[in-house]
Amino acid sequence: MPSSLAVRRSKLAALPSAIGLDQLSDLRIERRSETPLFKQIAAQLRRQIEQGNLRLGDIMPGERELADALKVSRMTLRAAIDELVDEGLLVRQRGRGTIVAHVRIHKQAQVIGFMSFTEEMRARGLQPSSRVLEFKSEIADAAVSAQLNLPLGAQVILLKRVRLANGEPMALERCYLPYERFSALLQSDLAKRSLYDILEKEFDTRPTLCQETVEAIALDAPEARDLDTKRGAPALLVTRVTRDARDRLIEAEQTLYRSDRYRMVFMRER
Amino acid sequence: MPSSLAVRRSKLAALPSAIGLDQLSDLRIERRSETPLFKQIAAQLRRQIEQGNLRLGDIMPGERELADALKVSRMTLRAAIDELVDEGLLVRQRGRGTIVAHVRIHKQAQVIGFMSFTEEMRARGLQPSSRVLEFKSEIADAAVSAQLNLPLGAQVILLKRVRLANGEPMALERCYLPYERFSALLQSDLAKRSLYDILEKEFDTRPTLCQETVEAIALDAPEARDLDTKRGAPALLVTRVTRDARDRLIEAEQTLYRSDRYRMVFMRER
DNA sequence: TTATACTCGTGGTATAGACCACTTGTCTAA
DNA sequence: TTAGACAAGTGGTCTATACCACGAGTATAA
Repeated sequence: MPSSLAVRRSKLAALPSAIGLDQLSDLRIERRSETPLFKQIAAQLRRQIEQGNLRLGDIMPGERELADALKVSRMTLRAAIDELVDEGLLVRQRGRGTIVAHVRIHKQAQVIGFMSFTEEMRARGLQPSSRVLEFKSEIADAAVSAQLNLPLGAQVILLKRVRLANGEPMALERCYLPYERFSALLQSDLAKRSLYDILEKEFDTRPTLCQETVEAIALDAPEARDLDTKRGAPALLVTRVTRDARDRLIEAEQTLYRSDRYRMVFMRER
Repeated sequence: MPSSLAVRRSKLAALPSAIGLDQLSDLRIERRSETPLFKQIAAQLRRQIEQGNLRLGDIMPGERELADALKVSRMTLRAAIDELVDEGLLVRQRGRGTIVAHVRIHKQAQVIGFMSFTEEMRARGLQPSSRVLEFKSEIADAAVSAQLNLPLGAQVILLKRVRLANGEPMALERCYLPYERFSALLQSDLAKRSLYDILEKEFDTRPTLCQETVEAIALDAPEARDLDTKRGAPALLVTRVTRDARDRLIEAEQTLYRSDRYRMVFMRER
């Protein structure tokens, strides 16, 4: 529980402890390496936190000082720290210093995960199914090719399905995958099997990270027909770009959820 | 509609179109402003996308060119673009250019963690403000008292506000707090100050954990009026229950976001 | 016609230095 | 003892410059 952590700290650690450079001695960076300096430094600092050399509440050496020690410019060091700040491991405080904010948490403990439609419906005790509307390859438009980081004019597989729960239309999903890597997918029967399942079993890849955007829209006539509801009815539009564990882009997905049957829930902390 | 956009564009725009500087003429930045240059630029570019000057698939002017035009250094311009890339609005492609990957919407939520409206707008370089519609104590209805875990018939403070960004209505917020603990709040002036700020400074409590649900709805007439839009327009309804570090319930909040001005973005992993 | 090499423009990384806003601790004067 | 001024140190922003790796055309050679 993060709550207990916060409480504990307020009692025991009235004073934050500044970390000296000597306590971080084993920072080594490879000038000739292919991986950028700031990535190397970020990785090193991450490791220091994981290994416990840097602990919750510790104040990092100043940016100038640390940059000098590493023999990089302050801007480069800042780029490295930026990464850890984005990850929530460090917190910057102007005039004060940069402070270790979190011990490294396992990914499982991350508050929000994501699931495929199939997984999600099963988790809710509903019977998922699909009606495939389109399943073919086509030339990606500019947006999709940009999202999947494909060259212009590249082919993608389009999978357009109505997703049903207990036989009732719940969502309309358009899913785009790079043709080059997944062309064999076109042989599969997607009416029953989960896409994520096929990707895992037959392509040995698994969506691990995604960026999602959520917005509200009003359905147009064809969309409303597919979802068996009225034109102009509100719906959640979720746009998702997923990557696998090696950070390769897997799919871009746009899903319209009927607002009377679906809502999103998550926990967030700060 | 974003859904049809992708489809529509795939017919129209096989080739991406490079955007000339002249098409972005009204980029104005205030050198003397308090908000950092890169935040201003990010906000301007966001607006260009939202207004349709930059469209899905368009290739942005090169970083050097654009930086020159804005009379800022390339590094500063890059910091601005970084923001939009993080939000998923733009995609960088080395050797090719920076491409508009997502259209339509502008302001959006934080990746992970959560923020008050005030914090969120400031983070985007927008000026947040409020118009208080109601601020009083009342008997909680069943839903609210359940969310706050209060006995039936308990008193709560209701704060109903229109939230504005740069003077434009963005959201309609109803916020409920237990009267017993926060009755002193009724003396405060909430037109300018952030609620979270008051809670932290004067009640020594800080929302740390929240549960959120997100759904799409159509605005009814009074809501539409408050938000200065049309009845039936789609909106995101975000219901949030927050707790402090000691896991005590602080507030229940229902916020309606205009869908043409707001979307949420997050990263999820599993 | 086809393949190859080259060039140019793009974003990616890195540098050294500058000034600002903020916090904290210290020193000084009341 | 206390209140206030001050100095030093921190992160925040910005500049001007440099070189690299990659993509996409173009010119050239086969």
